[in-house]
Order: sequence, then structure tokens, then C-alpha cells
Amino acid sequence: MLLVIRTHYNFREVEARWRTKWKSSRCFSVFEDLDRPKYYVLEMFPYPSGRLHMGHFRNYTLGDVIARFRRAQGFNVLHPIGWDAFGLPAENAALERKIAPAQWTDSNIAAMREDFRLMGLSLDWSREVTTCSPDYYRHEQKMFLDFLARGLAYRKESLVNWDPIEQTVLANEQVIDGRGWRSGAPVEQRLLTQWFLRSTAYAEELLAGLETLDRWPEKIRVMQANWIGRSEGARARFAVTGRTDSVEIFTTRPETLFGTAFCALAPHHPLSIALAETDPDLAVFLQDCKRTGTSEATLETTETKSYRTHVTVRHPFVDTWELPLYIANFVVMDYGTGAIFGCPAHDQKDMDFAIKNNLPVKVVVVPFNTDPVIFTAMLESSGRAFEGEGVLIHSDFLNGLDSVTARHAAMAQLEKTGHGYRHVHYRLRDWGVSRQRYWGCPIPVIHCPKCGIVPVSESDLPVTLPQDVDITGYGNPLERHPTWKHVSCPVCGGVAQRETDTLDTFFESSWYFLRYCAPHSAQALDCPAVTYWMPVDQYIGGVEHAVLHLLYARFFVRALRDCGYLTLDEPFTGLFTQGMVCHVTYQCPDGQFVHPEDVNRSRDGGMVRRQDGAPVTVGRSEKMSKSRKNIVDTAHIIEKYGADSARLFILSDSPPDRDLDWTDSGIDGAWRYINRVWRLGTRAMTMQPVERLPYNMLGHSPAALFRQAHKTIAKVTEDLENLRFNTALASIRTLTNAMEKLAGDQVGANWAYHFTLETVVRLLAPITPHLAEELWQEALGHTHLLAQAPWPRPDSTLLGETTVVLAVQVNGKLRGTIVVKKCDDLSKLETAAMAIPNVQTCIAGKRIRKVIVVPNRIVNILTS
RNA sequence: GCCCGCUUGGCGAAACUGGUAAACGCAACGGACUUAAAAUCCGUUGGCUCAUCGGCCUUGCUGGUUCAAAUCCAGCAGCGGGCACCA
Repeated sequence: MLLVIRTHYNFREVEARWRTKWKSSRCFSVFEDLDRPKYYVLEMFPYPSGRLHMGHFRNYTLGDVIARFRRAQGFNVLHPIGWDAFGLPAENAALERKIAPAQWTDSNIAAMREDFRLMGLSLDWSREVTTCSPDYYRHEQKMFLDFLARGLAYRKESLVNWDPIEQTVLANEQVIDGRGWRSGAPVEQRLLTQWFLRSTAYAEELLAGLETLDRWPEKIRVMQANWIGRSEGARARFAVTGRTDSVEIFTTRPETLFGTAFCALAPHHPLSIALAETDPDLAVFLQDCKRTGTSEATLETTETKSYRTHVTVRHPFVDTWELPLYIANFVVMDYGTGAIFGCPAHDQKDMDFAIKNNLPVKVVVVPFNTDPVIFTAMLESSGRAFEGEGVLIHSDFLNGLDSVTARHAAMAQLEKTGHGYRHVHYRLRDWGVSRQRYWGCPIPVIHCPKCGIVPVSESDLPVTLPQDVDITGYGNPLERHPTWKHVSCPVCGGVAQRETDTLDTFFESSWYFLRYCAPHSAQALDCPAVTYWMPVDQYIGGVEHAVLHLLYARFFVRALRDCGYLTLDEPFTGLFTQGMVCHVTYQCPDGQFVHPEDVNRSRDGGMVRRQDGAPVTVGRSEKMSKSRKNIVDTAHIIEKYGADSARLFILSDSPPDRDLDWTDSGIDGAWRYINRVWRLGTRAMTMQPVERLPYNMLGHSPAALFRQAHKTIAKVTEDLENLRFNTALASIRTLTNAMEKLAGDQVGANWAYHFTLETVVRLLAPITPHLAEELWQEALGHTHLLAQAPWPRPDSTLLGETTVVLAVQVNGKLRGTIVVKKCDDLSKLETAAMAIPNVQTCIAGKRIRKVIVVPNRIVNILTS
């Protein structure tokens, strides 16, 4: 039979063929099979922005390698996909392009589905979920009602960024330098009554749960723990002179209360507002404080402003001690009680405040074994607060106690006198889920003037969004819709209004992974399916989701559990956070950024803009973003190099949790390697029947290759289990290098070569699946799908080494190496080390003080 | 401002519990093949020094612990992510 040897790998034809075969064989569609262990691989589902960007490409490649690897290992792998389809960009597109959010979203999904198809992912498309579909969000409306019934959803006032021109609430992202991004108007803080979920009720459980997540990155657990921010301390009340109310503060250091110099309230504190009624200057100050955004970064970095009120507060321990009461813009109503006490000597922020406002600095803690007088003088002159622990002074009943003892004594005194109590404070706040936007899930309640808040009855779900909406960028579209909100009250039948707020899009992403288990079920969650598939074994996504999404989802699952939906605590037992994909930026002298595809290399080696030949400077590599135009289009890359090359490149060099630089030479290199492997395969296509040589060939070159192949199986298996794709590929490359070194006409017929080729193909199957399938069939003659073949197993008898390279140091410096048989006899190793000529010259004439021998690793000879 | 990371050759990186720093690749250079180019193949490549053997230096910076530090500890710098309405 005449065999046609193709010298050039035709990825277009090959990739299309195997995509079709996988699809027609339905080999990635799964069902619950109790006889097989399950494995749930999930990448964070994409927002349908229109194009698949390299960040997505990296995310789904990582997930697909894991899915294919685990499938080969015999797991029943669930690997679903869907669309996080509600969100702000659709409304922006509606405004800019006069296209309905639903239509824009649908066409984006269609485009991205095609991009995904070309990647060759082993996804179960039969489970596709789209969150903006009423079939999806009807279930979360029910969940919301269950939360409401259980007291997990409630309303309260909170601050938003308000654009006075557009009459809309702005996202933090839409506030640029304190102004609305479209209107340019200065943003104001505004109080709005909004829906919240009582996530703080789960603060302790969410914190404790982190302990069980041993397959999460340590840094993410630390970030979440800090976000929850548990701190033990006390609440104390300072009575307001001449009024019946008091100022309640929280402190972790009640022992420093005798050092108090002032109290301060948040501008939105009820007492601040009450005092402003009789104090016009304060009213002006409060107005002034509103002229800023609401994000923490903004609040923490704006210049501190304060106002001294005309009232004083009385110290909880000394009723006659009156302290000034300030209103300050750096005190946040959402955090703690919205009030603080200031202790300048022992808190740097308070110290700065005291210096600015000429307040007394009273030292009440001195470091252990320090002279109080000298220390006090030093502290006062330096302006540096002492925030450490020590011994209490000038503190009445606390004098002489150490900080910790004093803390408890102070708390006991507060409780005894009724001026305070022990309290555990969490930084975590309840989750505000209200959004004054159109493109989100309607909150299914009705406001009735007589009956109050009435839940929409279950039979009336879903509450769907109106199609005929006018997105003008002015006001809230649902609020302004002529008919949608007008309904009759389900209870009394009177005139009533729908809630016009929609849910935060994090609501959808908090349970989509549960819906994938049974996406077509009439029930929100199909219990047997959820029980079988959950929890997610490996979740993969961007590190930017470390806190918000991942914490909301952990909370949400617990809330569902308590509403009887499921029995599960943690949704994701394994988490991997990938790094960003970066690219150099190109910029013209006029400051304009240039897209990589519009840059040409000029004759003198410089870079120029294609259209006009303007010189282009190459800037440093940054996260790919539209604004910097440093985006590489995935569809173009796949068209030019094929999906396998792109997958290979993205996995090759950078470890997946680090940022990755996209480079032209890198993708070229991947493409060349694909062709090298292809050529290794074509060598075998001419092969005659394989002659099986006996094991006693070990030691000869082909046998050494055989041994190396087994070692590579072991190494790659271990690396893939630990998501070390870059080192897995390095060892596969080392193996193929060895194959190329094998010379001679009959190489292709050599059984060790054949085995090694098969090994390489099987190890590459998760990484470059199309190439691997092609070689599996064409070069190795298999007839079934590699996608369904089992993972290779190494022969453990071939893994061990009998010799080691022993490093020999003299006084910690390397002076030679020797190859020795593995051996635990310290004196033998020492003798061998001493025999090295270079070692001899180094120790000549010196007394040997000590010899450290670490068997099979190193010998260190110390001389005097 | 607060929280969390990262930093190793010209570049991406490797080094598993402290034990030979730089595996694997990219780029560059030299050579083979070719009329030529591309592709491919072979070789060199951390820096300084040396005829050779070898020697000295080198993991952001400054200290510390240790026989031994990229790795552990303390301090500092630079860069990046998050900060609750971008997703």
C-alpha cells in the first residue's frame, strides 16, 4: 500500500475533522452514572461581550486540559458552559448603538459560541445556560422570595453615586475623577432604600469554612478572611450632653478609653443629621461631604474634613468628663456604628487628627520596661502614635495592668455600668442586591400603599422584563416605562407598583453552577443531580474574583441550604486563579495607541503604523484592554495557527497563575513544535510491523528512550494533577528531543520509538487534542477516539535510578561532582568525595573540621 | 489609604520538604543544506576572568538565621490585583 507522507501539518483540515467527530460521537455529553467517580470542572462563565478575548482563551484552555485529563483517568467529567448575560455593558451598547440589550446580548452569544467551537473544547453544550432567559431567572426570583420569607432579604437605606444630570445611579466604574462618565457632572452621594441580603448572618460560617478549603490558593483564603474581617472588642456609649441620645462606638482597644480626646460621627449618622437641623454651618458641611463618590478607595484617599459640633459627649467611665464631638468625612456609616472615639496617643490617624485640631494627646499605654515620663515626652514631640501593647497609666482602675488584662477589665466595667458591652465586629457588610437598571432580573415584589411590600405569588413568576423599553441614559428605564410597573395589589386588589429595581448580576453567578447539574429541570435545582455532581471539583477563573463573586457564591449556597434547596456548604472544593494575559502596547507620537495588527516592521527595523507609516514606539506589556488597543484577537490566531498552537503556547511558558505575555515569537514557536511532533509521527507512518525487542536492551539507546518515556508519563501525570502545565510540556519536549536524536532508517520501526510516540500523543491529548487525535489514528493506527482512551500508566519498575550525581562542596562552595551508585553509607560517600582531584587541591594543607554528608545529594567539607 | 500578591540571564521561566541556580523554550550568534530565501538540522550563549585546568561574582535592595538561602526571618523599594454598582 502506498502511504502518502504529508510533510506539512494541515491544521485547518485536521481540526475541523476532529471537531466534527467529537460532536457527532457526543463523547462530552454526560449523565449521572453512580458507578463512576464524578469530576466537575468549571471555568467562570463568560460575560457575552461580543468577542472571545485571550483571557477567556486561557481560562477555557486550562479547564479543557483538566477536563480531558480527568476524563482519560476514568472520571465522569461534567464540563458545562453558559452565559453571564445580564449587566451594564448591554445597556451602554443600547444607548450607543440604539440596539435592544436583549438583541445585543443574543448576537454576542452567537458570535462567541462560534469562537468557542473553534477552540476544540470538550464541553457539554447540551447544558448551556443563559442567565437573561426567563427560564433561568424565574428560579432566582423564587429564591429571592424564599430569602424574603426567611428574613434573609430586607430593605434599608444606603448610599449610591448619583448623577444629578442623568438622574441615575452610577456604578463606581462610571465615576471618573468624581464626575459622571457621560454627563461630566460632579457625582453626589445619595441615600436610597434598597434590597439587601443578610450575608453577615453567615460571617462566622464563611470564615470557618475557609479552613476546609485546602485546595484553594492560600492568598485567596487570606483575602476572604480579611474581607470578612472578624475583630473582637466592645461597643461603648458616650452620652450626648443635653440630649437623651448617645453616640455608640466600636473599638478593639477599650483599654485605651482613658486616652480619648474626641468622638467623631459619619456625615450620614442620624445624630449628624439631627444636629444639622439647628446648626446651619453643619448643614453646609454635610452637603459638602456628599460631593464625592461612595467607593472605599475614594473615601480613604480624599482629603480629611471635619466639623466641630456645638455639643459634647460624656466619657463612659467618667460622667463629668466632656469631650468634643466632630463630624468627619473619613468616618463611614456602613462600617461599624458610624461613629468612632479618638485616642491620639495610640492611633496614628487619631494623632494626625489631634494635631490638626489642637486636641490633647494623653498617653495611657507605655511599652513594657519603659519610663513613662521619658516615653510620654518622646511620643508627644515625635507625633508618632504608639500602637503596640504595654502597661496602662493615667487610667484610673486600669493603672498598672498590661494591655490584654486591661482590655478585659475595661469591657467588664462597661458591662457593669451599662455603658457598653463585648461585641464581635465584622468588616463584612450585607450584600446590596438592588440595581436601578433595566438589564437585570426583576425583583419580584409589589409595593402597595395599603399592604406594604407584597411578594409576587409563585404562580405569577417569572416577572419578565418589558421588551419595549427605551434606554435613554436618563433615569431608571423600568421606572420610566409607561405601563410595566403599574399593577394591582395581589392582596387587596388596589392600585400598586412593581418594584423597579433589578438584581445585582452577581445574583445569577451565585448559583449557575448548580443549574448546570440539571439545566432543563422544571425545578430550580434537581436534588439527585446536584447531589451527584456538586461540589465543583475544580473551579478556574480570574484572580480579580477572589473576594466578591467567590464570597457571594459561598454565601448564596448556604442561604439556599437553609431554605431547603440542597444540602451543601461549600460550592467549590478546588479553586485555581489564573493570571492575566498581557501584550506590549504600541503608541504613535500623537499619543494614539495602535492595534498590533496595524503595526508593520519598517525597513530599518523599527515599527510603523500600517496606514500612514508613522513611527510606533513599543511600550511595556500590560493587561490586554480595549483602551490600550493591545488586544490579540483569538479568531485571527486560530485562523492563522490553529487552535492547538494557541493552546500550546498559552500553556507552555508561564505558570498558569502568573501573568502571561502574548508574543508573536511565542505562538510561532508553538506552531513549529506542532510540526515537529507531526514529523515524528510521519516517521512512524512508514513503519514495518513492529519488532518487539526484549527488555535486556535496556541501556542501549532505544531502551533508554523507553525508560525515559515511562518517566515522562509519571512526571506529566503528576504535573497535570497539580496544574503545572508548563513543566509538563517541558518534559514532553525533552522526550521528543530524545526521539529526534535516535538516528537510522529503521527508527520508525523501532518498538521503543513506537511506544514513545504513542506516549507523546497520549500525553499531548489534553493539550493539543486535534493533533493528538490525528496522530493516534494516522500514525498509530487506532480506530477509536483518543478523547475516550484511558490515560497511560508508567511502569514503576522503570522509574527508579541506580546512580546519582553527587555534588561536593568545600566550605559551602561547589568544587566538583561525581556519579555514584545510590548509597546510604556516609563514609563511602565521604571517601568518594575526597577523592576528587579538585577537592584535594582545595583542602590541601588545611585541617578538616567537619564533613556534612546528605546521602545522594551533597557532601560539604568544612576546613579551618 | 487599607488588604493580597509578584520580583531569578537579553526575554518567558525551572529548581518538589533549605542541598549542583538557570531544566524547557524564545531571541541572538556561528555552521550545514540551498543558485538564493524560507523551512529544517547541528552548535554556542548569565557576567567578569583565564592559553588550559580553573577562579571570582550573580536570584529587586539591605541585614539576619544556617555547614548550606532563589527558598526561612526582619526591614525597604518597584510593579500588579482587589476595595462592596465593571464582570
